Amino acid sequence: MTVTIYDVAREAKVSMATVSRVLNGTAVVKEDTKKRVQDAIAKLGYRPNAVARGLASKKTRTIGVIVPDVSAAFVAEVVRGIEDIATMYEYHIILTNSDGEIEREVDLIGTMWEKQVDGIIYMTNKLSQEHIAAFEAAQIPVVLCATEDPERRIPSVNIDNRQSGYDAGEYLLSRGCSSLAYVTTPLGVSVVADRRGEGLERSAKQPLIRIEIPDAHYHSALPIIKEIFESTKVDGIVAASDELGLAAIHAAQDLGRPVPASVKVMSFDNTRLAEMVRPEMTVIAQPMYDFGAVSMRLLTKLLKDEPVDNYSVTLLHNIVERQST
Amino acid sequence: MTVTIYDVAREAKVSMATVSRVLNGTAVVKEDTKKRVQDAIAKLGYRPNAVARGLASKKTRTIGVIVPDVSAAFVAEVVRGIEDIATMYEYHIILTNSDGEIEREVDLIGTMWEKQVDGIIYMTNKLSQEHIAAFEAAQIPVVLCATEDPERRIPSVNIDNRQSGYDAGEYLLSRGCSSLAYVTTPLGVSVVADRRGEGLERSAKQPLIRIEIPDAHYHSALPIIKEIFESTKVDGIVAASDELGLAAIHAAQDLGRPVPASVKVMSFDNTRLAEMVRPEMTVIAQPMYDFGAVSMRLLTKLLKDEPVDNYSVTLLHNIVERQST
DNA sequence: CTGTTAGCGCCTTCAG
DNA sequence: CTGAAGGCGCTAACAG
Repeated sequence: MTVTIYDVAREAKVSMATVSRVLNGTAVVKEDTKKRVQDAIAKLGYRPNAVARGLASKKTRTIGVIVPDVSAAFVAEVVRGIEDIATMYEYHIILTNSDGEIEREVDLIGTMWEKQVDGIIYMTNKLSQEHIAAFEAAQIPVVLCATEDPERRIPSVNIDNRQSGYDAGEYLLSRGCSSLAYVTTPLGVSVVADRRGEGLERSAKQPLIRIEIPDAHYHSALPIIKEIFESTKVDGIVAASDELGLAAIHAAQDLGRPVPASVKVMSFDNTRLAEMVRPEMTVIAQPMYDFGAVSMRLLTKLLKDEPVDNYSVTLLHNIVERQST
Repeated sequence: MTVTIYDVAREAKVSMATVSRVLNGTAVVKEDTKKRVQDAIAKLGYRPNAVARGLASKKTRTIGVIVPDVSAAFVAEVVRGIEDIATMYEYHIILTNSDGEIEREVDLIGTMWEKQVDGIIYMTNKLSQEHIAAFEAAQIPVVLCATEDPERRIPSVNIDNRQSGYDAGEYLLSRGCSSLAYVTTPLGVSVVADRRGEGLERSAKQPLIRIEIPDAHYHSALPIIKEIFESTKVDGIVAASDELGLAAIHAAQDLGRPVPASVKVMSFDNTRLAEMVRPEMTVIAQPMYDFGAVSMRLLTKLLKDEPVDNYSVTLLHNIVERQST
């Protein structure tokens, strides 16, 4: 039924070791016999069993990817980046969603360990001590992707979140805004969002108004933002995601305040949404694809014990100016 | 370093066979010794090696998921559905993107086979004979997800695409439209889209105008649709995706034709985009999450040789009426 | 350059 | 109810 390396060996009249060698290029094999082996492989339609291989070599060439939720545009884009580079280096990814539940996240690290993944790429809103402990227990190379690690004890790739918040504020002020608000998740939910808030705060001339949207969804944000517009004199909005940015735009419009004339709105991310709505949204663009791609690339280096000059990579963010400001 | 089943056996003073039994519940074990084993497991922090397990049992509890591109909203949602049900049944998923390239897709089936996945969930725009051949060669249970299989030789879950196209047309006509156009990919690119077009055509009173957008992207669609608006008297648009639907709305608006007053627009999918834009879009909602969830559920049945009453599941689509019509 | 021989960690008969 | 023994398919020394 299943053709094994033995079958190939027999067919090619060599030992299985030789077959293994041509398969892995792990040693020099005479051209002639190599050809015989390759012919046998083709003839029998042999495909090496990755599981057996994994058991014997203790390397599975698969990496675990733990994200809050693939169905979020931002995350999906990151995953795409991861997967592209993974295939490039001949790795596969096991994808799991944690919904940001720390218990499940820690559990998943254990599961990944059972699966013998060679490495893990990890995205979460809030890194806890439990996480760190789980990583250390699992003894698997981990790369933190787009998540804040205050201690910087774990390899990571991120942008300078605080700076990006600061830049957003500066930009809006330079565009003539005088009273800023930050539409985001409640404090403590997302460390990334909080860090940006800090930067924003630093740039704002006046105390920053925080507009907190528990589930960070468009529809729940709409009424909440409207209320703020009605009770304050906010003329500049920074939103923690494109979705929230759009809610802000619509909230303003609903109150007869044209964007950008009366109030300017910009958001974080630069998902496709930002360029498909009207007015098109000015954003602090995040290198979503690159978050994934660079994380995976960094992980391959870790796995090969290649020299790494920087264990905590900071990617660049940039402002894409469009019509909402 | 790594603690194995032997270590647990020694610690519990039983044989490894017994440990295996309590681990898998594969036979009755005396309460007393079972407890000893469990204590030993806890004490040593033992976690079974899934790879070794996979080699010995020939079951890896991982399934391969092949999709065109996770970063597409529709796909990401499906993948989420797959993953949720997979975890529920204690499976993991290996995710790969094919970009719809048939060569790569066939190649991936082979790779999945090497990885010894227990099953495959497959999404593609166009099922070819090569695919079928590859499936049969791999001898792995496959479930086609949201892709048209004219022959119905492979288990699948889908909606009635032709009917959904027909429904869209009927709906628009009932809303007073008299000249319809279908914004979609070029003929032959996506069998699903083509099938819907057939249904639409059947419902339309007049020959249907096809507006083909090679890459199906918002920005490329915009000018093309405008041109059609200018050269024809179209007053009803059905778009093959929410993104294209939005392009149609904006194209109309740009030409001073209000939506829905002057032209009505509806699209397929019902991704979040549809409910976040203005006017909110009427859609033929597809059960994206369920495509994934049901596919995975079906696959678990196939893997357990459970009786399946329907190998080709048809999920229901429905019209969600919003402001664009 | 090539063959032989041990395992990798676990499941699974087969005895007892 | 439990133990012993033989693989699963492949890699990796170690010889030759």
